Amino acid sequence: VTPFEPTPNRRPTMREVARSAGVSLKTVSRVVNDEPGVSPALQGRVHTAIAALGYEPDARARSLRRTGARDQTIGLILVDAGNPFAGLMTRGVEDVARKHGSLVIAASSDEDPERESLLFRELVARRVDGLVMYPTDHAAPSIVRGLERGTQVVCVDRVPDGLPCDAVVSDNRGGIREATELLLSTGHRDIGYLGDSLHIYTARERLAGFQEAMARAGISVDRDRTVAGLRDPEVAESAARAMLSGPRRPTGLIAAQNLVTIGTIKALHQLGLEHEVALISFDDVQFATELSPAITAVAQDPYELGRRATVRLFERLDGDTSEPHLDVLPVPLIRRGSGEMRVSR
Amino acid sequence: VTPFEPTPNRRPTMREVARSAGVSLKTVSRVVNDEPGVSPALQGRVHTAIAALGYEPDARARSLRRTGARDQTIGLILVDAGNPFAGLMTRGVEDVARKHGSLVIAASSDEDPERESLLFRELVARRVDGLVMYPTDHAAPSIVRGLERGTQVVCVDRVPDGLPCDAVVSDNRGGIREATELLLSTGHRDIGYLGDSLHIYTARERLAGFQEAMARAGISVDRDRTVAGLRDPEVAESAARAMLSGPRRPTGLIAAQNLVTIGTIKALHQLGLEHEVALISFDDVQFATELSPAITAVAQDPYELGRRATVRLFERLDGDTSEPHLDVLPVPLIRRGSGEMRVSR
DNA sequence: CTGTTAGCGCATTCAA
DNA sequence: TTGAATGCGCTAACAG
Repeated sequence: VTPFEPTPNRRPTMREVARSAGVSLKTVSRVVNDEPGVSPALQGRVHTAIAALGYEPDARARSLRRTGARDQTIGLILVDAGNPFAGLMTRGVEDVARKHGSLVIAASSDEDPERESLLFRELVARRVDGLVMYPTDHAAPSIVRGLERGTQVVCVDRVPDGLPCDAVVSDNRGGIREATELLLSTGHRDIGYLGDSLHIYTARERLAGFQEAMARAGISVDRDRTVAGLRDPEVAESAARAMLSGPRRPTGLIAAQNLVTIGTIKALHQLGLEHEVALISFDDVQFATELSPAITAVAQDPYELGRRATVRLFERLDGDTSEPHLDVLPVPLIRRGSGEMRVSR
Repeated sequence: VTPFEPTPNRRPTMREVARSAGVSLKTVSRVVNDEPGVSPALQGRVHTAIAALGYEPDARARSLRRTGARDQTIGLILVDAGNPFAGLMTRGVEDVARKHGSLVIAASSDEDPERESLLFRELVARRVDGLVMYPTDHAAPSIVRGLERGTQVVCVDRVPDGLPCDAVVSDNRGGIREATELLLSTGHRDIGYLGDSLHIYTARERLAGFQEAMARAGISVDRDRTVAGLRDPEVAESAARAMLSGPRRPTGLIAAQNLVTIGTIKALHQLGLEHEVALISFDDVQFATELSPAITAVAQDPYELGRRATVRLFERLDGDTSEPHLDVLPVPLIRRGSGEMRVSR
């Protein structure tokens, strides 16, 4: 013991409460955990001591001793917690976790598989009860190792190829197909597609939906009408501008993601083409209604994605051992104007 | 021991690794913690055993034993993690925490002081190293108790009255004052103010900024020109519509918050007044540039708020015992059109 | 270089 | 109804 170095931030322990109340350790434990069989008199003394010392139980020690019991903490690995989409998803996760008395450790992988794998291990080290993951497309190995060791994982939004775990995703393919069909139904034949990097599961699904719809309509798609790999609004904006400034301007556009839509709208406004060229967005955007024209969008529900994934996770934690299940959420097409414009000549 | 009930999710322990590698517990500990003084031969055997068993250290046991050492986890209590503002703040917090090797447990109080207090205690129970709080206006008691017991707390965005802890906030008062002065400088005298609930610190500060600017200009503000308590876009929209439909229509508006701005813009567009009535928003909004007119805004930087608060928190954790400090971030006024419109007659 | 002993704060088991 | 002993998984403090 070093008498001149007051142990910093030393919190009172159960033992000290016991001494202060003149009872045994176990009696305090009983009171703290609302176990029956403590006389009202002792209960009172213990509560007084707890209040006087400002005792707070140590969840770490508790969960260490209670082997097999829950830790009341789940992990959430996102690509970017700062993204509004992720924020709503987080809220869905948190709300379900709360119902189960759990808190959420959230962290961002920034689309970096190594960082994702590191986070995975850190969360396993903390012995979280389970994990909800918005995975990168290279998440498979980490997850497999985790699953082998009994760490439950549910994926959201993206589903890594051939991974034996539950997943909850939007109907990316169907949503874009429906959007494309709307454009086709109003006479559009020359449709431009602006999408995210094809390394990403959702981006591949969406592009596939577009190609399916076009193929069904018997329309061949030119290579230069399909741009992928647009990661931020600036890049999307210049890609859209290039497409719109080219010799044969498309009469309709599909922006297959949030940030791509923002860039595309900017390009349309800059060129004064917002009332000439039809636009449908995957992901709803703020002010979709206030813009002119209002933006027709295929709307995902990130809150619901997070909510369902977490419901699933707790089902697994409660002993569900059924086959991995893929839950596909429908994505409604909201018609507001920009997607219903006819071909202008 | 119950032979027919296989302990579920049982992870290998250090002891088992030691047995498997034929070394002592401590040697495994040394290898796991990269402590010097283990022969390469034993290191190799230990690593092999670790890989074979899929051993992952238990952070709970570790932090329990290492008294005084960091837990590598900080808590973040937000009002609503689903809010985009909060999402960016979270990212700022996470990025700093990461630099210090820490993860973040994030939770939402939903503006409910009781829930906030509960979360506070749950996080203390988990022995987080410290807490960043976006507090409700009733957070003071919880925080005081926490501080007394040595739990470091830094507040962001709002600062509860007379609380002895660090805080990082935007210059709410100055920002609105500057906005008001811009309207005044272009001839506006009849300015409407739409704001959030005055239970909230930032709302009070902003209203004060408005009143200060008006008072300095020697203009008295009618009661019906100042609306507070607007908590969501719908309520804000109808409040704005009422103000704009009244007998004496204001020539300029200040929307003192994100969601209020959204409602106000909707009202202006519905009434076709967006080019008649000037508008300045506190908080920047998506598509501020694409709307017509583009929205002049006083822009907060939520990421920077979170970042600075967390930097401060770790300074405290590293032993800084200076007086509590209030860090006020400037908020630039971005002129885009809607705020520079002259009075229309 | 390696191992043994103790104990972090608590819940579990069993005894009184 | 109460309490003493034991150990969760690990690291600290000491030996060898």
